[in-house]
Amino acid sequence: MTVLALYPADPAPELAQLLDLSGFVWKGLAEPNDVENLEPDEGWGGAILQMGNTGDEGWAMLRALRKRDVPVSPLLLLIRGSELQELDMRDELFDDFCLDPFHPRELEARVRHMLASSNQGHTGERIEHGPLVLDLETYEAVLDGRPLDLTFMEYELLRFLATTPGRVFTREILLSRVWGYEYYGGARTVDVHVRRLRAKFGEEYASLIHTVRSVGYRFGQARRR
Amino acid sequence: MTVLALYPADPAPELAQLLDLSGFVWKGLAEPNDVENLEPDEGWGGAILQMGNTGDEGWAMLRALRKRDVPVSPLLLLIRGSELQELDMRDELFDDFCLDPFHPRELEARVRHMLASSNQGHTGERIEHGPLVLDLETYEAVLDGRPLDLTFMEYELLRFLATTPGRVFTREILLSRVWGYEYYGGARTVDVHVRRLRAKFGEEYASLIHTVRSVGYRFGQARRR
DNA sequence: TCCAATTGTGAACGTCATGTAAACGGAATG
DNA sequence: CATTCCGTTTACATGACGTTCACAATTGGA
Repeated sequence: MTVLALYPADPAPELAQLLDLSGFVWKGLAEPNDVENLEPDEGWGGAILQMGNTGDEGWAMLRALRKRDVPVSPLLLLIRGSELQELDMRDELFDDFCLDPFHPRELEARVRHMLASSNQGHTGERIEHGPLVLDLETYEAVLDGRPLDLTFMEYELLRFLATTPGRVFTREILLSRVWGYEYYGGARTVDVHVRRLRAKFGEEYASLIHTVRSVGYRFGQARRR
Repeated sequence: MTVLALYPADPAPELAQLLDLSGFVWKGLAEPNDVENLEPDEGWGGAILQMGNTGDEGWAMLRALRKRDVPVSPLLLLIRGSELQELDMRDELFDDFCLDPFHPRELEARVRHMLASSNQGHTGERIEHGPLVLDLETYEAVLDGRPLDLTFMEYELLRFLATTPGRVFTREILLSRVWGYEYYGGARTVDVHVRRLRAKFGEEYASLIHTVRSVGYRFGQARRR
């Protein structure tokens, strides 16, 4: 579970309410010393600091969060328009900011985007379907959070299947589309690759690729008509 | 020289004026196709997109900027409060946003902060990634505090790879981008240079450049999640 | 229930991609 | 002209991976 750290410890009611309504879990931090005592293993998903009226303690808090062995990140600042110039030259201390008083929709969008981006900024295309994520840039396959170590052909076959979930492909189609039009190998090759994919999926997810007897294979659930 | 890309090609006067006054150099992009024709070597420091009244073309432009071999980054969106919900689930398409109409001070702060933060990735005069530091001005490479004595091609190859960590590049792409479009040498050249880089990295860091079998090479760890 | 068709499974085999070392050759330097 | 440096090419070893095959298991229809 990821928890947001909030400063001051007793945040403005409209901030607390907004986070609660949006489903975020948070915990207040009273002073910089509290940062040292944070459980390192606790899943700190980031922090939001309302800088108004906090004087230098706000900046001290920022630095404390950043200099931990396991830094708390990302950090979002709520800051008044009149304090904007204080951000200058302090870029490394925060990831995003929002003018205070804030529009609830904007702040919520910022928190969501900040958290989403901190899971390693992805730039490229990906195929995502249920528990499976294929990163087309890095050739990475992740199933239910667990990285799959796929070979080239396994990856290509899975990518083709997962591009059109629910659709059944014959072995001949798969051979021509995944292996290449000129390919002239035996159709059982497909079976073996499907088998190895299922093995790497593990028992729980082996059924992600489904056999349609006398026809071929499909990824994911059958399409309802 | 880093140049900001602006969309639409004829930005709002107050936006253009703000950037000019703040000393930013910018150039307008009329349509997504323009992105393809951008000089790959030109130092694109990022882009600002004013999404109002652009319909889907704005999003198409975003995607075009992001899916380049060398993506234009970072990206900032100017967006109306009523369009905020469109940001949802598109986190990978932008780095920051600012409500439109904007406060000049806020927008300037956002642009500065965005560019400063992205420098930690690349863009500026140095590329820093994990234990590796490349100084683009002095052509110095430092790994874990230890200076690397790289040849010209080794440096160029490493720079290209490290500019987009995590992404896999085929040998053909590397030959065309690092060696030049017209180059027509054997692909094994890449292998040898990678091998020498790994040797100079030392055993501990040899895996900084990772082989993706049947595809190519990538710098740094694969992105997870 | 039986049979034939179809698919799953494990192992063996051969090919190909990559790692590695060394040689080659041009360019720069003295 | 000799020497050094460096990018490229070549040659070879090795191991990973794709393919094939034999056989077991399963399915669905008669």
